[in-house]
Amino acid sequence: MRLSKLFGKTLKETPAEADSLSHQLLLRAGMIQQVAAGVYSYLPLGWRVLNKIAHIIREEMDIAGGQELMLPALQPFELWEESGRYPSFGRTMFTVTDRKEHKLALGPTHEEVITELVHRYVQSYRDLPLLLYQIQNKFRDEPRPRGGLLRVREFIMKDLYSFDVDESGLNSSYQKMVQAYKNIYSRCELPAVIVEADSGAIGGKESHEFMLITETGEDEIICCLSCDYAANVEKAQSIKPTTEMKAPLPLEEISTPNIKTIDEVAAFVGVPTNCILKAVFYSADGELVFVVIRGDLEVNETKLSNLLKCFQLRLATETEAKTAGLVAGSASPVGIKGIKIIADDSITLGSNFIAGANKPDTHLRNVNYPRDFKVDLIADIAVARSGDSCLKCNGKLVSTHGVEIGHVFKLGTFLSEKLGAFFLDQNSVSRPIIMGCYGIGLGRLLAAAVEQSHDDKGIIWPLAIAPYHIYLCALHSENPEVAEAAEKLYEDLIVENFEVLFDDRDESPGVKFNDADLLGIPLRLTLSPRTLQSQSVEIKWRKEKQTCLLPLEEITDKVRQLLKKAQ
RNA sequence: CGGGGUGUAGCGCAGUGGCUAGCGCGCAUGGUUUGGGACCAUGAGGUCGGAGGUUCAAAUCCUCUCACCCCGACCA
Repeated sequence: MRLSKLFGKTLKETPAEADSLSHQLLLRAGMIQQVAAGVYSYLPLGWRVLNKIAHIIREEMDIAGGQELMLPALQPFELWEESGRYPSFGRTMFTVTDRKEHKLALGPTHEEVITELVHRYVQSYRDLPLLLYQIQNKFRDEPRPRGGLLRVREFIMKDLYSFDVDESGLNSSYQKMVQAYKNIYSRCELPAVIVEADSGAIGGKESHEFMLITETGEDEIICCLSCDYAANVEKAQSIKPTTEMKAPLPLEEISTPNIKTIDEVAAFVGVPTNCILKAVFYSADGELVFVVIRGDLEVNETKLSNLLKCFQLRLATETEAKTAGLVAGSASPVGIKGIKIIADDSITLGSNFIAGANKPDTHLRNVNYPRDFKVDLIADIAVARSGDSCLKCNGKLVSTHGVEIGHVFKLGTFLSEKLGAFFLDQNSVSRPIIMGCYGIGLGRLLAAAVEQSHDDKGIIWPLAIAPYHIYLCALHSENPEVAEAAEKLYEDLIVENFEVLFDDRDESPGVKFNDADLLGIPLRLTLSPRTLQSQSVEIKWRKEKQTCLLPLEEITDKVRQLLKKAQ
């Protein structure tokens, strides 16, 4: 490709709306263009990168036994009512109404459609297992798109769906996908780590995310320094620090004028925060729930939401709490009635707690569970934290951040049961197909690659996904000798099937070198009157500093060797 | 959805009621340059986000509205 003909232009200045590094660099390199919040066009260079990523993913999916197909973006709304997943997507689903006033959804994902499809073609265990995948645009009306391509509303995603007859089949499909994903990231030179995850709106039981560890990542990850345990903080569990267990003492009221927060109570009474019971009020699908947790811990809303099996969970407003008769600052599970009480299991890891008294400016001393109060549910609903101990090995847990670049789920049978995808086994018994799904956002992967690999000059593409492999730079192209040599070299490289971006523009050396760096093409070849004096070409890797001269006549062989070695 | 911010040329920005709305980058033409974002000259390019209002006069003041960005809620 001749740069003089390429659609797209580099920018010297960073567009104002770009915050994340990948966003800035992709805009400056002329690879993407924002159309609306969370909606982007890909220009030729960006699209080439995206296709390289798609190609790698296709190869790995096919090796794992996947078959590619194409599913519609427009989906009958009834399908979502049938599967029962509409409430968990709720307003993140884009919907449209056709001329007959019929409601359709712009698919946020395709489990419904593919399950429906598979149900028509699979009747027997002999038709299984199946691994079907698609690489397509999906639509989610995110509350807040951000970070350029990192969180968008229309995105290209690879989703593979697995259909198996039993658990061991599912496990085998799952493992195949985990391996395929590892291959994909390694080919894209992305050091992804696998972590346990919550399955969120997709549903299902077991789930893992692949994360690219970066400080700017929006997901928090808890991982163990001593073993391989790693989990998204939404899911992470830990051994909670214990406090000394003492014999229960009699309940005692204490006056705490104007003392409301945990820190204030701790300071006023003179105890550490882990000797206090914290009360937090939530609205779960409209129902007020009272949550009790030890004062030094925070409520993990994902765990709480899963425990309550609710769709919408939020902190209750002051008015809601007041209406329910709760005394903010002194609320207590002791003696409260008519409200669902949920407790974190940390309330059993301690004794003689300070808690509210359900009276203004009053607290209770020596509160003990279950002597003084009952709860409706007790489970781990706390946020695991850096410094806690690992459940698996008792090692030290630390917290870090990451960008999610892949997510795999064991869905189980809830969708196949809802949508009637059953098969007959060897004994002519009808059973639901066991499903899994496995997604990778391609645009996010592209953005993650830039976040991962750049310097102050621009992008440094990994060879496997670089839009072109070679940046051929002709300095002083008005000089006929240079022009002729560069044209010839370009032709030679094209004939040899190299992917070359030829900077044939009439620009100064500085402009060309800076654009080469910004665009991040892995190998740079420079021709100039100077190199021609010795019938040579200057060669330089984008990621390295040094250059060297190679004889012009050997250049195609040399380049082939270098690129091969780098793969 | 709550809080904050920004909308003026393709991009980055200046312009607090008064003549024909400016600057830098980019773009076009000509010339001089050329190994890390050169220079000179000439030029093209604007519904000042939109609607309504106040005024002799509005990019500028008021009201409403839309879009985008950031923080939070939320979210793959």
